[in-house]
Amino acid sequence: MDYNALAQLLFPDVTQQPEDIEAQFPQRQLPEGACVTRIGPSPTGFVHLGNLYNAIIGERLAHQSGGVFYLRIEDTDNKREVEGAVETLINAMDYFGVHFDEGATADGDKGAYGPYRQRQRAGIYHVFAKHLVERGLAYPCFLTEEEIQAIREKQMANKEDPGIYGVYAQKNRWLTLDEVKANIDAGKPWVLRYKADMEPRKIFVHDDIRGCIEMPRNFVDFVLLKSDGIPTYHFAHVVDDHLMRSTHVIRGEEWISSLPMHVELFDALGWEQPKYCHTATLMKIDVSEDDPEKQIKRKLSKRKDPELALAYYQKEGISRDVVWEFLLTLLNSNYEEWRIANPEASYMDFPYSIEKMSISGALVDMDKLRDIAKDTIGRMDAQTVYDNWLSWCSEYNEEFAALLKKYPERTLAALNVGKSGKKPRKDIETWKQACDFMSFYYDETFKPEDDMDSQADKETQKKFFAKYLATYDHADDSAAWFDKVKAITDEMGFAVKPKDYKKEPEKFKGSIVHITNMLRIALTGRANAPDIHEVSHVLGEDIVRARLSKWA
RNA sequence: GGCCCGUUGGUCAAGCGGUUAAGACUCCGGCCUCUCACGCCGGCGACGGGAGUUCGAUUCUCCCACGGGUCACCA
Repeated sequence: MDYNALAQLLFPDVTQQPEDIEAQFPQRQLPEGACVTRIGPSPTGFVHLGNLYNAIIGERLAHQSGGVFYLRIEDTDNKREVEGAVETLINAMDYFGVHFDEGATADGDKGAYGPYRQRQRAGIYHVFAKHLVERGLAYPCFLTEEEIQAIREKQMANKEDPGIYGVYAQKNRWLTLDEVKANIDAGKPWVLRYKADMEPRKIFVHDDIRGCIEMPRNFVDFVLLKSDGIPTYHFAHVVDDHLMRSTHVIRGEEWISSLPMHVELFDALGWEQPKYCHTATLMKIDVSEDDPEKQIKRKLSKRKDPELALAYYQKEGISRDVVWEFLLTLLNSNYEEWRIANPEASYMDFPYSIEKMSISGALVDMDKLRDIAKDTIGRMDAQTVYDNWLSWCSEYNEEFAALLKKYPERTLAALNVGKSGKKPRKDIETWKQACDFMSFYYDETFKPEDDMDSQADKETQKKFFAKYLATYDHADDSAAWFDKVKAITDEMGFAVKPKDYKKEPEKFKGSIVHITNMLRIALTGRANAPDIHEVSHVLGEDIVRARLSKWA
């Protein structure tokens, strides 16, 4: 067989040599130890937590080392592509603060190693495909879907490994040049297959997260180019990561099983393998469908688990910083320790390391996320909270966005309530919940939630509020204010010390807890709220008097 | 089924031959306190099973069980 003639027959339009392409994408000039990483999502329209999870690893590795982080769109499957998916993806990455140095952007590609969308790289893949054909390492295969199906059934029946290999590949592997030409002239579609070596052998792949992985070498004549001339993931991965000079390939563990194909190709093309980092799958706890009593750990599913979609975090108003902190705690086992030691530092200062990565699948624990959220937002200053909250509201809660813009001073003051002491309050978890929690600060959203009658009878209520208003001086400091409250409490026959009331309830009409709860309910609509004196000062004298007067 | 990867409390996890087996979240007590939070103190709770190597295995080896992944012209 004249492989050069075959290559020419298959790829008549390809004139470039591999060296020409190599010359277009020279080695990057980067400092020693710099990592070049990427994410390569396929544009299906659904961006999930796992995409972010891997993106964060790549971003940290690259930017911590002075390297490059880029976005490559893996759109080789035209059947799955969804309109607008690339934009959705880019927006999501932007919302979560993942910044790329090069790659696909909203307005085209950026960077010297593109194009960064695989469909646009067809010409590049063909150069290497032709080269493989010339060397007798790849061949056209004219097997139809039905023929392949028949082979698979036969293999199943014989309990053999499925796939096109060995004897099952003979028919197309050794077609003569004339036969190939006849098939092509007849318009028969063909795919380009890799001509695998059947010699059994073990391969060893070093994975930076998992260590050495031992596998049997590839023996399958897997597809390099589909009948539309677009490469499969495997071929595209090898060519792209080589030419784009990736140093680390970070991807989900579901790719481990295709490793033999990838090392085979790197070898065949004479290229050095990148370092592989196969990450754990995100899991979720659920009840078993067979036995509702049984709890099972399973892979997060797109269909059943809304929290898998990044869009969920946006909609719920979970801050990007919270998601980062959460993912970082899952990703690096020493993150929380570091965070406790460095409460003020930005998570960008955390020295991320692959060695500390967890191997087994982490469970997405919403309780943990809530806890991290309270801490993270609790650490932010009022202005930062205000800005982030407002930007979320602008998209998801227009009414509140308007309020925040109308009362910036009051909002900022409200966000500082309970923040002065050594033990600052941590009231806000999400921007959505903040709208709820903070609603009493604005007349527009203020509404009574707890029942005043649970604290005292109507007559006592009236009497109390009348007395309180009579002596109320908005200028009082916290101590002076509370002295007055205690005085009224005593006058009205309520226990000033809750413990006294607890001990001898029959001696009092109630305790200061009832009194202050009445104030809270009048002021905030609820019995559980932050410090009354502070809240009063955020609201301002007019609102305080107005809300209290209703009860007097 | 073949081939891979994995297995420490309910969850996330330290551990890398000798430890009273860290810590965080959840839950439960208690303290603080004008409520709620916050904070602090305390408690419940774990090395999947079996062989072997060793003076000694959570740690090393093998087998099994369980969980997960993958076996496409999908990524």
